[in-house]
Amino acid sequence: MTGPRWEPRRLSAVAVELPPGVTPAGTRGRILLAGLQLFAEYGFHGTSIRDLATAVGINSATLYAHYPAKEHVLAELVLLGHEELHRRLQQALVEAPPGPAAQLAALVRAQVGAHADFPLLALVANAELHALSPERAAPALALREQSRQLGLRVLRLGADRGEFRVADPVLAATAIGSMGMQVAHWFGPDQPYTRDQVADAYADFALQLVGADPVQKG
Amino acid sequence: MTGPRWEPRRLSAVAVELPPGVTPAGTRGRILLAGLQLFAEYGFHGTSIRDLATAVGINSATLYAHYPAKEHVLAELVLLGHEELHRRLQQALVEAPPGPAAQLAALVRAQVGAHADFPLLALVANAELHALSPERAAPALALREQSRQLGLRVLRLGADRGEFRVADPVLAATAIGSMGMQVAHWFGPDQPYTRDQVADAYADFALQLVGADPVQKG
DNA sequence: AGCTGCCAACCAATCGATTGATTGGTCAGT
DNA sequence: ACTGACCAATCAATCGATTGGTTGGCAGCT
Repeated sequence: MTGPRWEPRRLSAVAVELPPGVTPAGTRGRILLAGLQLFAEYGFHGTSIRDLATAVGINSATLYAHYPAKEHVLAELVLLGHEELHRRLQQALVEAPPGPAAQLAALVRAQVGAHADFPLLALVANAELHALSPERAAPALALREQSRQLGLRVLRLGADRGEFRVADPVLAATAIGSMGMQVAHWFGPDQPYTRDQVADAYADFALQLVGADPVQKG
Repeated sequence: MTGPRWEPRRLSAVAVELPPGVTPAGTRGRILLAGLQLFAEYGFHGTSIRDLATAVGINSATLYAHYPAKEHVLAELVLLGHEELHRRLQQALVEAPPGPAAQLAALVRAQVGAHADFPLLALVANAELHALSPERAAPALALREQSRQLGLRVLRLGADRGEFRVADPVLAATAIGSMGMQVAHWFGPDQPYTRDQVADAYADFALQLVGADPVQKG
């Protein structure tokens, strides 16, 4: 499509930005940011290379001087999103106080924080991954599985120690992960919550869900 | 695209079906079912009318004898999905034992059940709604808001009565709704859970999340 | 200063293929 | 003869991608 079909309604109020230090320099970075916005709003197949080029302010041919194909722009965004989340989860585990409860709270805060800080990136990484060919989706899927295992290990540890009262850690991990994932779909500066308020609330939800005693916030 | 880009990986093991009594008779119904499968796997913009016609086994021109445009096929699916969920939520509330805890459990069981019984429909209704024009998305969005209010009222009632220990019912309703919504993305016959096991587990999760005492299953 | 070589960035024009949609018409069942 | 279902052929428009070529700035040398 040449122009936007209609006014953005999916994520209009959210800033178009990537995590610090990962935006490529020059035009390549601007293409990535424009792709972030358009893919989030209209989807990968709903965005043409002319839409993308127009948003960047360049000719569509110039795109191919920076990316070999439209799909590679999406692939980079999807990978960046999964890398950012996994990095934050790992760091949260490292910095967390010992014990499954504190670790679970730290993981949930990190996940919610990542999706609240960069909702566009989280949305594209999750909702548009299916548009990638299997070989280009594989790295992100591998990262996603690793992130899932981080949460699952903490839940199993808590269950084994008797600190969590949860019958099925796999289902609990899925449910908790689902809560945080959806944050990217609704959180924004127009909401009456700060990112920390949502992160703390969701961490409490997760602890309650697994039947743990509340822990102090860090 | 003329043929499938790659083997289905999003929802390959899930049956392509609609709730009883809502499938139109004849070719119109077959178009709807084919759209359900293709839109779920490849997205609305990732599915051409030729893909759709080929899956039905008819010529692409014949589609226009049944639907005025490709978008109307999606619009009907999206509306069907939201109607089915809302209908089940209402019925669950009617049939539930009195009291906020039992009502919350019933709502969650109904939501999870709907998304587990018809994951393709739930996926299309939620993930492809953004591809609809505002006027055709409006009915589904209105239904979604009504469904949200059903859950919110129960949470507020439980909080007011002191049966739920939840600081922010709005955030809690969002979190609980997010859990169930995501079920459509992973549940299938290949999972080691029945739909009732997941529904019951998620109902318990929701009750734990709001700090309620467990209730007997219905 | 002036010249040369270089390179990232850029674009007009265009490719063949595919898009959503339309026409005029066929065909089986009643 | 009428009707609903269907299709071959085709439309203008747009798709992702490619070509050949231009631009402006900067480093190194004279």
